[in-house]
Amino acid sequence: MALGDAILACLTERPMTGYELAKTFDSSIGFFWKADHQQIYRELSKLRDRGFIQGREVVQTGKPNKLIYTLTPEGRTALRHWAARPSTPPSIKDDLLIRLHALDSVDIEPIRTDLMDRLEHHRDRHENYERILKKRFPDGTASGVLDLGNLLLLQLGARHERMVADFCEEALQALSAMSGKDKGNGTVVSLGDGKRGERQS
Amino acid sequence: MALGDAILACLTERPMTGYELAKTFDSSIGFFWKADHQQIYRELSKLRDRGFIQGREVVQTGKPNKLIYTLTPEGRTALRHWAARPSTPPSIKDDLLIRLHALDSVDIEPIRTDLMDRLEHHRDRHENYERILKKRFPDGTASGVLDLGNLLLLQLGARHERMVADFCEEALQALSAMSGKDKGNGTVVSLGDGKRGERQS
DNA sequence: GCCTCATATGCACATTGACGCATATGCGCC
DNA sequence: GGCGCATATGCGTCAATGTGCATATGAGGC
Repeated sequence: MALGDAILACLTERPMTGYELAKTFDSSIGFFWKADHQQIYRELSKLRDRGFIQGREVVQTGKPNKLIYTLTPEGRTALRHWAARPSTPPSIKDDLLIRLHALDSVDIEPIRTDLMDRLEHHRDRHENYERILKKRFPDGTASGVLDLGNLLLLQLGARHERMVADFCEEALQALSAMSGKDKGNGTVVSLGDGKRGERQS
Repeated sequence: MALGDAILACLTERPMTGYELAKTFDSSIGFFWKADHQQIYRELSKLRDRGFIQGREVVQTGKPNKLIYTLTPEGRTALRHWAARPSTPPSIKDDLLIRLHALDSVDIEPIRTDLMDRLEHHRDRHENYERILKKRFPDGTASGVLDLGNLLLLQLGARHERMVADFCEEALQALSAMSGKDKGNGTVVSLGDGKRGERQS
């Protein structure tokens, strides 16, 4: 239950409501781990049932009552035990890569536009990381252990996005060079190798 | 159903049995997309039901009969239509990052050994990619569209692994420097900030 | 003789994730 | 007055994924 542990990790910073957690998973931690509010509320119920977190209800008028969740000592222990276990190296699981793997059986034009969209997307994220880095760590060093973790996180994110952006750029160049070599025209072509008879619809 | 499309992409190369696909997902494509044989057999049944692939049974003695799957024209069309849709940028989802995010609430020693294991793991994979690249693309260029896709795939994989390996190395250095600054000794310490009373078990 | 490995396929169950929908209300905009 | 937005929580369903177990047998090692 990695999402559960991610929530516990977030709650080490400060107590939060499900709503705040959902916002957190839409920015900072969410750059690495996506989760919508439904998933978070479901996970919070489970964590509460297991005694890892405690909800304190805050009565509000006009809005539904808040439930501010705090880590219990059991929750802290659970997080520490989880963190002591070796991590599992994830696989990349980017479906763009599947498209590239079957590059000769698909249309290149959509791939090209996809690569351009992705280039923009990863560049935006890269700039975002760099901006936060400059703001939070102007001299590039961390003062404490908590800061160190976040600095490392941001650095990894920045590097990752830059690498993927560079990749998209080079892939686009290679694709242009290749289609120029193969076909010599700019029309939308099915890059089949001629052995099969179907055309794109 | 991204796994289904990954299988279709694999079958564009050549017809395969579920067993062979499982082995493929344990090497080439499997570097990017993990799937065990149960997942693959289940997905194959679905693809067959939808008419995207066709199974030809090969009777064997001593072993269970083979089912060699071939892409149907419908399957090719489905793959091409899927590939024409924009890809969804995945999030990193590495639980090592969650550990780093809560670095001040967990024990650093396990994190350190984890980072060392991961460093070795990513270095191995990087070497593996570089080896395949040298063997398949000695001059660093692709001859056709199919080759281009695989070249790009391998290049991305190599870069990714090198980046993560470098990150692990630098994280280890930063962690050493930090623990030296904070504590001045080399014993196993809980990096709590002193506000909480619990120690590691 | 027994154990493990390679070949080859598959079911059942549990967890995780994605997506839509529901509820309740104050605030500002047009 | 109606519309969307922010706040705040949650149910229900289905697809995707992960884990364990089951079957069948020849080949080779201890």
